[in-house]
Amino acid sequence: MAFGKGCHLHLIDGSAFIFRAYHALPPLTRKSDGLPIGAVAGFCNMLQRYVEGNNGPDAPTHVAVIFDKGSHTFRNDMYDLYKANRDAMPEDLRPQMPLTREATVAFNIACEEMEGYEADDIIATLAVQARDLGGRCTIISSDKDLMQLVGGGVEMLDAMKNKVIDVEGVEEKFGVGPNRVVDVQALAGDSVDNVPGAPGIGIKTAALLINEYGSLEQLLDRAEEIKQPKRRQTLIEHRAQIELSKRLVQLDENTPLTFSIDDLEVRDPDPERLLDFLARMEFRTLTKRIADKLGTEAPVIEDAAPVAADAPEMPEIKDATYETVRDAITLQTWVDLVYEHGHVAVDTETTGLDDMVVDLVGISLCVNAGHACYIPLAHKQGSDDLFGSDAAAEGQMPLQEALDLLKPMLEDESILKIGQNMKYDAKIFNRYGIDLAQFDDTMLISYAQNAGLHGHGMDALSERYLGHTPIPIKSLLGTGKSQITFDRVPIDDATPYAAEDADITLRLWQLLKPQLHQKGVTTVYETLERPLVPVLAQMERHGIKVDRDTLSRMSNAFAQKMAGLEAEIHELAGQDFNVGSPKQLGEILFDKLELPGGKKGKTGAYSTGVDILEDLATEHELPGKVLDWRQLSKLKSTYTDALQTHINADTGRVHTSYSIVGANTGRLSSSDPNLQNIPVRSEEGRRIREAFVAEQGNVLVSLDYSQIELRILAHVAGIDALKQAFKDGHDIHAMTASEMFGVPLDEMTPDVRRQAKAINFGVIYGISGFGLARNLRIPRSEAQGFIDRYFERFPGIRAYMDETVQFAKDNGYVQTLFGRKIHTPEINAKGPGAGFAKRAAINAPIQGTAADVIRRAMIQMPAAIKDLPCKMLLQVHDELIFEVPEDAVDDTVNTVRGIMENASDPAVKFDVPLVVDAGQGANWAEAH
DNA sequence: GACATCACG
DNA sequence: GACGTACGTGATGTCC
Repeated sequence: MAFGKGCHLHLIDGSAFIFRAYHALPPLTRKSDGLPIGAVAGFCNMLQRYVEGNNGPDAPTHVAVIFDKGSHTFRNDMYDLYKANRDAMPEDLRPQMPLTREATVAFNIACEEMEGYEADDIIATLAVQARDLGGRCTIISSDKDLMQLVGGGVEMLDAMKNKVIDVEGVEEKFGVGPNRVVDVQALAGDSVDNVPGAPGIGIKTAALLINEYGSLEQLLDRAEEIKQPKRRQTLIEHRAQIELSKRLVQLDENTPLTFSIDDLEVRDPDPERLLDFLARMEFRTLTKRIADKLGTEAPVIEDAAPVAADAPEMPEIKDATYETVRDAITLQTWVDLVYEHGHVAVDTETTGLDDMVVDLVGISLCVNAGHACYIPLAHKQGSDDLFGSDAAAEGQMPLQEALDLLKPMLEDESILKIGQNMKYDAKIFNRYGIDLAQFDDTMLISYAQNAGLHGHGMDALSERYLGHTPIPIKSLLGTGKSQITFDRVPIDDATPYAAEDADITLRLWQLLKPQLHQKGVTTVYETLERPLVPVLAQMERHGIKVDRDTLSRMSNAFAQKMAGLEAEIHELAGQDFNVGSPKQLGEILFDKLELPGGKKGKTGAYSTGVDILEDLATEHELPGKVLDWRQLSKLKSTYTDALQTHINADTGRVHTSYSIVGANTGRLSSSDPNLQNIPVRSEEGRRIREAFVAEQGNVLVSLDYSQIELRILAHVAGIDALKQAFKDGHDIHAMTASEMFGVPLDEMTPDVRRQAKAINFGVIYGISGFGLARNLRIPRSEAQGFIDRYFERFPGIRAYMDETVQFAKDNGYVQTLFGRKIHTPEINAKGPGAGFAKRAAINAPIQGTAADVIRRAMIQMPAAIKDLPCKMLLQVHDELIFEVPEDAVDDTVNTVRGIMENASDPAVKFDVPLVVDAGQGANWAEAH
């Protein structure tokens, strides 16, 4: 039947169905092979409900499901940022996309999509055709971008709310009729699609203006007449941007369709085809339901052997036997197996822990629970003779031959590599010329789900989730002086250990990966954890140049001063003792010299911390000397001495190791050496930073977020006064002091400001009167008074703290603005533990959000600086350090600052600006 | 290996 | 009413 008067066309927005189905359902997987299938199941259910609900008198004569195809459309050619803020499609959804098309076809409903056009354009073109042919059209979608089409026989239907959206509905939403919807959208913009619009103008104002001037074009032509100066200026200044926005939101009603509206005629389902599809998807309930409706027999769905996560029927690890791969033919069969499965757990064995130095000894693979192998590559002959032998052990294939066979698979984007702490393995592979692509990391998957609940090392995960204690590495290597390296382990012993690690990793992945979706942290994992791995790997590889001579000279100077101080201390004490022993020092101070201040701590030992000694310094000369000695001792042992041992012999640089899961809040941690706690607060300590230098012709550039945690606090707690102060670029501590103590800003004294600063920080840490009193060395009652006054002035902060604690009590976790979850298992405990948990819960969203912001900046950084000659070297929580050729400093600062200041976009829109300060110099002391 | 101390944000 | 208390890390030296 040709479409015409009396006909009724239904157009279903396919993408909307898919996303609704995806988010509404748990992450179901097909039992036989673990294929994610939840969105397809939901999609089929929705289609079936649609079919069942549309066989009455008002049934459509024509129907189609319209999909988006590809991500690049003609709108991207107009504006390359169009929809640029969209998060990548979740991984477990991507493979379901083609299946939703198959499902539509199986239901015998027309299924249309066109390269280069959005579904909305196809829908617009068909709706207009239907209208022009004298028929009706119902668009099954609630997408506001389609509302411009309503009217003249075209209406929309929100399938979830079963609510019709007609001309009045559109007017309600936009304040104008459908024909002016695009004008309003052009002005208001759209953060979801990244349509810029006019800054500061929302839908309300836009509708007001359009109604007053009749159309967008008239409004822009007569913009000079607008009374409000700011609005007038905005419209004049951003005219081009507004006009572009209109072109972006205007749907193309003349899409060159490759089919005719007549092709969309409603067809009866073909039972065999539909049921066959549903059975193939293994939808038991739905298959049966639809078979009943169609009056046919439901096909039998075999109970296939499950491999998926919720299938505990894995073979026991302790029963597994693992294969040793000793030749190319066997290895090739394993590579073939990997391609059959599409994924593989990989683990590397090396001669040590320092991935910048160690050699590869072997590789293990696992394609399925219990099905793993070990490929020994550089084992040496047994350690039975006392000195060991450098001869290679028998029965190993040549290392290069193995790598040549594995490299294409490891670099193949269609094969998912699964590892535990993949940064390590990726760095090892990189040193052997292999660029690992497409991976999952069980450590990061665990961290994204369970930060704060437990550790994420393999042993901990294996015991907790698999009930299996892995073979301890010490049982192979021994301990202490007689410890050997892995290449000295006999291959027959190495195989069960190494292959088991890969086996465990694969099992953990099968178990934990599907839970990402369930726990709502897929985006956290995919945008904040996993993409950081290659970024950190490269920073660690770069390392930072450290000048050994500078450190060495400092060590000598410190040693001399310490010797002098030590003599003085012994003199004052009247006896020799170990100044570095708190126990001996306590006895000297409190027993021999009988200074005031008693025992403390569970161990019953005297406490001799810096606070105590500072107080004692007014009573006696000795404690001050000890403090000086301690400072020097710290600087020497931890920094000037230890750092030298970390200088890599090949690179002359120091390569720290960052841990993504090191801190529960989302912060990174740095170790071996820790480069996040290089001294800066004391003058003497800061000089250590002079040893961190740039290569010849380069400088170090440091960029750091200014007051980021306080800005986040102002945002999350919604404190207008603080937000305004940040917008105006005021001194936030002085502002706080002024608000609290009523001192005008121009009469502010440094001391009052200092107190306000302590309070500001205290708030972030979950303030207590006791803590503030100790920090400021004021009476507790006075500190409590400060806090009371602070909360009186900023009641929103008290409310935020209370709400956060309550949220933690209700949910067992708190969240950052980017969705990171930090668990607080102790929050409902009794006793002092609850106090800790409470303060941690208050602090975590703030510290964690700041951590998320800089993570986002770092993840974007490689692409942003790819044309610049600079290198990102270090991260210190709110600071990034780059090494830059002198003539590229300005470009680098501009680019990096832009990325950092806008790092929250578009996921979070802060009410306060993020500000980044920059410094540069030949060394880190100058740059900071 | 636990503890105390102290370096950083 | 008493109890302990600022948040988050890592490295070092003592001492058992």
